[in-house]
Amino acid sequence: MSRPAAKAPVRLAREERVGHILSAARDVFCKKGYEQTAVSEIAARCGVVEGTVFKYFPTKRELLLKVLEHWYEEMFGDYARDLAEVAGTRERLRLLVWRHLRSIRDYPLLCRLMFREVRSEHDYHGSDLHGLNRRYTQLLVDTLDDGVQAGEIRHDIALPLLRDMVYGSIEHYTWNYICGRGALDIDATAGQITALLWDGISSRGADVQLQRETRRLVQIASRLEKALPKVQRAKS
Amino acid sequence: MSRPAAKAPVRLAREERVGHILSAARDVFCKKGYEQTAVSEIAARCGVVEGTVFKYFPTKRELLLKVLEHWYEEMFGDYARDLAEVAGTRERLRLLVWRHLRSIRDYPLLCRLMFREVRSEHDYHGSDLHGLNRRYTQLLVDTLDDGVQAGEIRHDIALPLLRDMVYGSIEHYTWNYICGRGALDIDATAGQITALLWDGISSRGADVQLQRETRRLVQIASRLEKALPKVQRAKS
DNA sequence: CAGGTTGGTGAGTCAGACTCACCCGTTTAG
DNA sequence: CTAAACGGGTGAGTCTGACTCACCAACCTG
Repeated sequence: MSRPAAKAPVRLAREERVGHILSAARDVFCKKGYEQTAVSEIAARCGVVEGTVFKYFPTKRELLLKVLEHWYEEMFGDYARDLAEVAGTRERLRLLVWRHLRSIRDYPLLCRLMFREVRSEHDYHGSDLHGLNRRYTQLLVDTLDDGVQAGEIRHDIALPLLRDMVYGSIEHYTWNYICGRGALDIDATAGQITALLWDGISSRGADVQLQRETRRLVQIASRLEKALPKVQRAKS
Repeated sequence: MSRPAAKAPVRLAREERVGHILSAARDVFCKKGYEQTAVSEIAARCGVVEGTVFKYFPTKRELLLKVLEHWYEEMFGDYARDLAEVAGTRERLRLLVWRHLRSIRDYPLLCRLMFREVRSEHDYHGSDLHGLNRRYTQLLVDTLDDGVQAGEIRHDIALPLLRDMVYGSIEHYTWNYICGRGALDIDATAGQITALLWDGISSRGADVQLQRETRRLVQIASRLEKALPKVQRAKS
């Protein structure tokens, strides 16, 4: 019997190894959550030893952040594009809500990591991920602002509050689904949320004018109503 | 010099010791967050040794849950009471929003623990704290339901969604304050959130009247239309 | 081929949650 | 009154998992 062969470690280029680690980390973090994941398990999936992971990522947490950054950038490719193709602020709002819901439906585990492990931690504020997220939510604010300029949304709405209401509502409502309980009908939900918010934020230009016109019509009708008997009397 | 005096551990009744530990734990958890808190530090604050804490609380996490349960029960004393004294669903909604905001303003650190460390963990669902929280949010749902019955809120609103929108909006909007950044004007915020939601969910009394008036106008117009030819014929 | 560069190793250290055998003051049964 | 049972408290452990570091070996370069 020969001596156990000295294992020859597989040498990869830096980026390639980093890519493998990120991919494995994404899988394991999703499967077990951040706390329950051992860096050694991620390493084992790549066929390397724990120390190798720490060679490329200074801490476990940094690794988590990079996993989510990659995911964000991967998602953002075609984000602003087809927004311009939709006409009307209400429909654009609905699209943004729907698309956020779709991300949650398609990647509940990554969303969970994002909402729970990352966004609430001290080091998130000011991080690259925070920047990415701001760019993401800014799209909504810009859309709403366009709606204000176009007269479709009332001028007295605090847009930052409205932005937080949109994303806060969605996250809170989908939390059960994100935790693996229950289903998520994104079409119905997007419709309901949009309807609820819109009827609160759409400028009531139509209503006001309608009221004015109606009042005028009522006056006219009343005058005619009063006049009619006289005319009829005159006839006779 | 005498031999170092054999330390005589202070013996307390079970409940008393538990109370001290809960109190110390609350302070340290608030100051440093859950992860950064060492059980040994909590023990030191009570003048006991680490093992003593584990005598009364099986795990660090269980200790956290009990801390928050105590806080919840402490807050709930007079919760449903003065709600009945407020007339009108809109004002009741505003009160509930305002009171939730007040809790956040007054106990941001405990809220942070609740939102971040507890509510998003697997063992929360079905826990005592979950039950307390459901009782708390149910108050809002009941209030809204009363509003529906009273005709103040549209019948086609999904109340669970609306409940999640209320609490989700508030949490998302106050997160910066909870993390120690920025201020929180609870009066203004409660007003804005209520206004935004209400104009989306209140049954449109104005519209209904508008419809009634329009229907009347149509009748008048029809009569006039029928009458007009006769009058014209008579005139000629 | 020598020397620098870089990917990879694995045996550590360290912190902190949790355990357990034991100690001793108090209470209670005989 | 005394001895056994009870229960609060101890502190020296164990164990897990993040993170470190001295070293190795395969490649590139002059």
